[in-house]
Amino acid sequence: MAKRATKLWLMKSEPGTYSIDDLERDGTEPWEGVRNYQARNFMREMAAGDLVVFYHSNAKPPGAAGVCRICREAYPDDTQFDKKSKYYDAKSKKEDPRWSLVDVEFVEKFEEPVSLQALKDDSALEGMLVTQKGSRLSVQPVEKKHFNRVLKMADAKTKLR
DNA sequence: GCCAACGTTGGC
DNA sequence: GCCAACGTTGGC
Repeated sequence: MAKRATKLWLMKSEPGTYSIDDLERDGTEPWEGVRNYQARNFMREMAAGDLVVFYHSNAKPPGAAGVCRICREAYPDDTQFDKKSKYYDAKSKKEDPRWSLVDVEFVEKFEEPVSLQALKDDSALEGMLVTQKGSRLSVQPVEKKHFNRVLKMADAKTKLR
């Protein structure tokens, strides 16, 4: 079977719900609770080994907090069938689950997060989805040049300390 | 807390 | 299929 090229992504989480520190502690985590079709479809395109910018939304400041890696490709999100879960979806059927998730594993936490403002201010990141106004998509593809640039910005911040 | 920018739902 | 009403995301 031909090997597929590694794809690059960005996934958002509110640190109050699940942060890069939580992932560093846990090692791996099922990325549950995505209830947006576009985001779900991107997760279904993911394969083990894909790298992900872990983004803190609704944070002070919001921005890229680290990197994680897909360690299990998409499978049904059990919380959709759990009536006690806030992610419960009464319209999803067991024989045809509506929502999927992937498992991610910790790779690195940036010494200093790269803020959304810094991402927006960097001309090399022009066109990156997360920097665009009104972009609410919580799972999104990232171009290789943008991904590498974000890592470089995180490294530069570390060296300044 | 506000609100812009969406996405979803449901009546018609 | 249209679209108004409603809900959510997420920056500020």
